[in-house]
Amino acid sequence: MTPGRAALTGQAEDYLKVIYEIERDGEAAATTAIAERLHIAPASVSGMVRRLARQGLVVVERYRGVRLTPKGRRVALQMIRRHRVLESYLVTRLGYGWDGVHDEAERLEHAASPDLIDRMAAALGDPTVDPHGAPIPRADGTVDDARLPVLNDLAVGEQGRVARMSDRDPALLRYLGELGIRPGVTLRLVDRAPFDGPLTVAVGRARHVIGVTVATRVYIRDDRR
Amino acid sequence: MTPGRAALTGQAEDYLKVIYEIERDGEAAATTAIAERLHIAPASVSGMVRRLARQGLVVVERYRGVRLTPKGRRVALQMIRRHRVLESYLVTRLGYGWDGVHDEAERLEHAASPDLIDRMAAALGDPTVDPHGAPIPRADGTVDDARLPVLNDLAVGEQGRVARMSDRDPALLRYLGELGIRPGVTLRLVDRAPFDGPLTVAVGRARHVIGVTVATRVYIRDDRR
DNA sequence: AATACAAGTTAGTACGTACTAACATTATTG
DNA sequence: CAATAATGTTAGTACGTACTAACTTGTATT
Repeated sequence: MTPGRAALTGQAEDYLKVIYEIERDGEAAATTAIAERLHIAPASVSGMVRRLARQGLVVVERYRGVRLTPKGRRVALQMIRRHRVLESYLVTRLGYGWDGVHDEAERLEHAASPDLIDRMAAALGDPTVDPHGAPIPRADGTVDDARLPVLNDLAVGEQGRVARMSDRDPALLRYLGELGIRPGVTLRLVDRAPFDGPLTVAVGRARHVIGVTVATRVYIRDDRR
Repeated sequence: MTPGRAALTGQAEDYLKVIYEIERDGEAAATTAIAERLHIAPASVSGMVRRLARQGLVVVERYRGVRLTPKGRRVALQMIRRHRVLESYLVTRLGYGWDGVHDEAERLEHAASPDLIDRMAAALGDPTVDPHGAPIPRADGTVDDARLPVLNDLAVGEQGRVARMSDRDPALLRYLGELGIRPGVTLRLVDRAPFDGPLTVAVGRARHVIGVTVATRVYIRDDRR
């Protein structure tokens, strides 16, 4: 079934995870893109990517980027599952704030056994999304990971429910939290200033003016049909 | 306060932990002893130990062994705290068996932040011993780690309460569990066969005959005064 | 198409961690 | 005390992972 069981290093796992994330929105993962997300030099990526290819986890097209093999994708999804289950558990069982879990989960995900993750998930009643609204891959490696529109895609007057947001920047999460913007909340786009200007958003009775950068990091459920 | 904050590697943490454990029962930690517990070659220990010395974590006496510095001891105790809190948490909150937690905790202890450990400990009401009866170092680095007599030290006819047992061998723990020997249980040494022969032990109404090896791994509370 | 810039790769280096083989030191014991 | 056994160390190698500097390839612009 899983032929190459030569335990992966934590680093390799991280690479696969970011390659998955980059690949998911479109093209093959570019060296520089990987390097940026991991905060390492592009040259280091070239080397590591070769090792991943040797292990049959990615396919490299020289000078063109890298793609996960099915095997690589399986590992990536497992890491994402671990990450999201951990985040869910830490928030609901150990009092972590949604803006502070990311780093802890990031470290634990390489050490936690699949069994532990399954136990945590079970303890929470097998949640389908994490505290940031991101879908949790199931133990069998399947996910419902639809590409969602972002707040910035709404037309003026349109409304939508917040589906999820990036978990990587605690400051952004704190900011959104202060505005009352979290998964499940309904938003309405009240106004948009010209030339990519700030948006005015209605959150319940409140009105907030937010920048475009923020507005592209909040994903909206696609149920406005 | 802690001057050398250059994050330690997980390996270094493991070394410090086993050095602490070896040193605790007596002499400076010998190279071979360290190598055995970590399942690596003695030559590898020599090298690593030099690095630890460079970081001010141990003091080496060439050809004589190694001792923790106060700084090294602080790290070791923190690792032991992490390990034991994790074990306690996994057993009481996530349904792990006492014979199966060791490895999971062993991996997590390098990834878990002090904050996480403190939260877990708090969630359990700050327990003072782990599921195997081992004392949990406090967050401030203090422990009550008395040297205890083992079952094998009892005289025939004497009795004692089980204080703790080694957590490293799942099979041993399972065996002890089957005999009903766990922390808190009262035992009485009924008989001892000559020439280091097996012991007959009374556990409640039951009688069990156990080998010396096992009898030196079960620690007895020293309250027979 | 020629040039310039961005993106990617290779070469050479470093460090942590492990290994084996060979050598050195300490301890034991005849 | 000398010989041997046990223990410990060094030297040389390997691999993963990162770095910088220099070179190459691909893309965009004039």
